[in-house]
Amino acid sequence: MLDTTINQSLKDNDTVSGDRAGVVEGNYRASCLGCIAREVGACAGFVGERLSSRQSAAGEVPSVGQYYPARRPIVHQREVPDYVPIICSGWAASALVTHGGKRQIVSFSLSGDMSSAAYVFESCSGRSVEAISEVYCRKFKRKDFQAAVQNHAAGNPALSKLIAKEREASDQLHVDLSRRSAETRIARLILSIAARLRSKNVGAGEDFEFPLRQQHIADATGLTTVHVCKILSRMRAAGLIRTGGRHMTILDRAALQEIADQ
Amino acid sequence: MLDTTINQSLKDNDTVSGDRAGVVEGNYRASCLGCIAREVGACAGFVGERLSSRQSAAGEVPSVGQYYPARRPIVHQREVPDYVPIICSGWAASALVTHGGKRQIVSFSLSGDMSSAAYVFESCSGRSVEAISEVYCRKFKRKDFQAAVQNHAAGNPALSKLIAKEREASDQLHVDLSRRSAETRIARLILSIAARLRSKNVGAGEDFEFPLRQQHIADATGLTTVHVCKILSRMRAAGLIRTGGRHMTILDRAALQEIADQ
DNA sequence: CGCAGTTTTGATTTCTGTCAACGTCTGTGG
DNA sequence: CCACAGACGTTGACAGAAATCAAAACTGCG
Repeated sequence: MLDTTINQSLKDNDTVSGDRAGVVEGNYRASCLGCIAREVGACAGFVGERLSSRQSAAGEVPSVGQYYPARRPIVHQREVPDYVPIICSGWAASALVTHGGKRQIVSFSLSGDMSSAAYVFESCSGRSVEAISEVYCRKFKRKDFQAAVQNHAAGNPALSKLIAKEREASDQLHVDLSRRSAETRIARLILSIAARLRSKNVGAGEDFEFPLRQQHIADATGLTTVHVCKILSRMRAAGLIRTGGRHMTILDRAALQEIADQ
Repeated sequence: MLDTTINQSLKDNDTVSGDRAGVVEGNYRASCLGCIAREVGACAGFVGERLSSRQSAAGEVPSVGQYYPARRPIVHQREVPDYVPIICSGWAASALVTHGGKRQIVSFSLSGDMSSAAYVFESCSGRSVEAISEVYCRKFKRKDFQAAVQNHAAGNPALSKLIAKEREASDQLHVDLSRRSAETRIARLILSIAARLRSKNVGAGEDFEFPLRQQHIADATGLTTVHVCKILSRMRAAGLIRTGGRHMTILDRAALQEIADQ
């Protein structure tokens, strides 16, 4: 699956069926700047499905929007994209694949997220973006996106903040992977996702959507699925969390925080 | 030592003695763009000591240059810098410090390197930069640096390439820390430093300056000094490398590469 | 010389990975 | 509605890598 060629994956995507068009092209008005601003929590912006409507305000930037079913690649790791992908709805993962077929998830993208600010600057490959749940993703041509950032007063500051925020997250991941225990890494992952969801859906409480498979958690924390399972079991047994039906409930936030702070 | 206040560290730095001025201020002509271009190997540029001379070509950008003795902090992790630091000579390390006092080195900066492109965009703290050997570092005000990038035709492309390159390195570090063995991580570190030195000093061969302590290697690879020592001993015993006197010699590059590719 | 920072080495423990088997869920097609 | 297949989750036994602990040797330096 990971070795599917780009052409194959695009072909697959074209065959998406159902009441939604597989591919949506054209000069839709879409607020990419709203997206960036949303990303950094700077303003309410236009999130998710709305991006495909004609109600956006900031600019008119041509883009291609498309639905991707769960587990489908959005950007292939051998692709050299000349566009900036923005996740408008659903969950996606940015990952690296090693020589030996091992995978490292670098970040999860929730609705409104750009998978990496680096896409704005340079064609950079080697990283894949993959749908976790069903995803609606818009792809903006890099040149168009850069121009839109330049033409909008809030563009550059928002992008700068996004870069800083991404660096912060990347730094924390380094520390997690090198110096923290399996239990701590998983606790931190859960809490960081909960925090991001809360800042997006105004008021997601202790119970939230959680479409990640244990394989995703393992790939993000640098552990094996078996070990992830054992630790989640332990956390459940200790009454810290409840999982099931693609949902997660934080039952004892204080205790989870305690583990995460180590 | 890590908890030294910023003021204390600046005071310490002021007392540097010897035939070199501790602090060099003023509107020296310095090619920060040359630095960026140098960073990405795009052009020969102006490196190291030359930056403090008046021979630079590209622009005149005010900056503060200063010598830092080995093991002295250059940017404190609690500092929120409004400048862009460029290492003009010597070796420095960018590191994060955890709650529990553990350290993760994110990158080594060699002469001509900016410790992180993120400094150009936003005041981002939490990361410290520390001298390994004696370092001469120039600090450019962020606004000045940004203006210089904008005003120079090669500025933005060079900065974009730098960002992409940095992302690539950061991604590789993630994979290293999560999925590769201790031996592989160390082999990769040695080879990557050798490659960078070679691309800088035209023609640094298999023998090069290597001022890192085992503690630095441990902090960069996420291992303990004890384990680093054991693996280096094993590599020496296997005839792969020779170390001593702050130098490293690669004796069997093919075998080292073999280990690094795993 | 003595001291502090490094490097080295061995014994032991802890964490996490590997292997293997089995149970459960989910979607698909008849 | 049922049967089925494949993906996913769970559990236990065991192995291996790296951490921890402890002590000694080495280095450079005032």
